[in-house]
Amino acid sequence: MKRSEIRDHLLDTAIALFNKHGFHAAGVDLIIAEARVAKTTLYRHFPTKEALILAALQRRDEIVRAEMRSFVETRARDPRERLLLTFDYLEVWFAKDTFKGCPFISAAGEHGAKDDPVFQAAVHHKREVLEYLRELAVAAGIGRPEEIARKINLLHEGAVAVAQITRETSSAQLAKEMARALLAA
Amino acid sequence: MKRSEIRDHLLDTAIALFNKHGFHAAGVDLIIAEARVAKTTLYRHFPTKEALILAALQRRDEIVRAEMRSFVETRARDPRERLLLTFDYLEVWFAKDTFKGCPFISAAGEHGAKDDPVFQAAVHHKREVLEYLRELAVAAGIGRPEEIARKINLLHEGAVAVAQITRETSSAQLAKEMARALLAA
DNA sequence: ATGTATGTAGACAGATCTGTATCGTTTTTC
DNA sequence: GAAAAACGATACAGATCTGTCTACATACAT
Repeated sequence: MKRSEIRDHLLDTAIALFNKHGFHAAGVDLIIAEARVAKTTLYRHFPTKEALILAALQRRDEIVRAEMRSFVETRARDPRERLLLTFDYLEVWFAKDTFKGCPFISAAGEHGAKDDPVFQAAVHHKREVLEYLRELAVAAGIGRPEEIARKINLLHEGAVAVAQITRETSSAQLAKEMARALLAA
Repeated sequence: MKRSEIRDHLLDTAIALFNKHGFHAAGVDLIIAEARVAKTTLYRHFPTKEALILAALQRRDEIVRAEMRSFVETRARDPRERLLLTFDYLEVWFAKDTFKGCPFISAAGEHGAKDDPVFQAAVHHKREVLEYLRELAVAAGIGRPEEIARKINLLHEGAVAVAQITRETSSAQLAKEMARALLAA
């Protein structure tokens, strides 16, 4: 592996293990073992474990949002259709055997203090996703785009939470059906 | 405090701290300090921390479902109205300054392995809540009661997740509005 | 190509966490 | 009221966790 790729590789390994075991349970030793990297290397890139968590969440935020954008924008031009396609993006996510719920919700669960930087990272991600839905709603020319975006967003969160517990993908299509009814009204 | 109350007091203290700090971060020493109880006492009631977690979740499950039932059943007789009142129950919950999201979702986030007893406790709770919603839907004489119950449940989960991040109560009424539209259709 | 950056390997310190052991005291129970 | 059970306080063992230190090897830029 090239040295320029080590940092991102560490972040990808870390977020995967955080997602699998939780942020506290996934220790530094486990992360470096999985990433096949020395502990010195990790601590050269990140001063503390919290910094690693924050960087991993930030990277996940960027990747997920870019993926979602690309997913819906390559499949439809109509903003309404794109809003509905976000649920298909969720469905693909749920189908992965690594899926164990939203890492940002889990992060907020483990670091629930309002002023905790980890919690704030979760808030930031959710705000950005909501903002994207709002953009789509505005582009769709729907009345009350903010309200529609909040409702679609709530359906997203519901589908994710249900899928986290049931470990089935069907909540994505259920939520999509509800979103369709919402947009038809 | 009477000795017969110590067990429940420990469970209440534990679930509060698990909710505040997370299941891993809330240590046994913190719990016994907060509960003003000796460590020996805790380990006389529960063989391991995991047993404490399971018992605390089980107690929470029973309390929450009994509370929700009592909340909606003292406020309306019409099953449709009772379905909608579940969102007001959520709103009251969100308004508490101790609210930090659903403990069962957080438990599933920290113990995501499908065969983990803690995860199974979360699954059980969610199944029971869904079953209650199904009962209400059946009593309301709605077509496709299972489907309606799943949709209401998804709106619940969405409202909780949004409230966990925003720390506002408004997602409860937003979800209620969506549920109303659902029941009207 | 040569020095600087970064990497590997692993021992180590210090804190923290779960769970046990000890022992005196209090409460319950019969 | 006496025996049994439970509680309080605290020390302790052993594991684990974060973060540091040392010593050496490798890659990269100038």
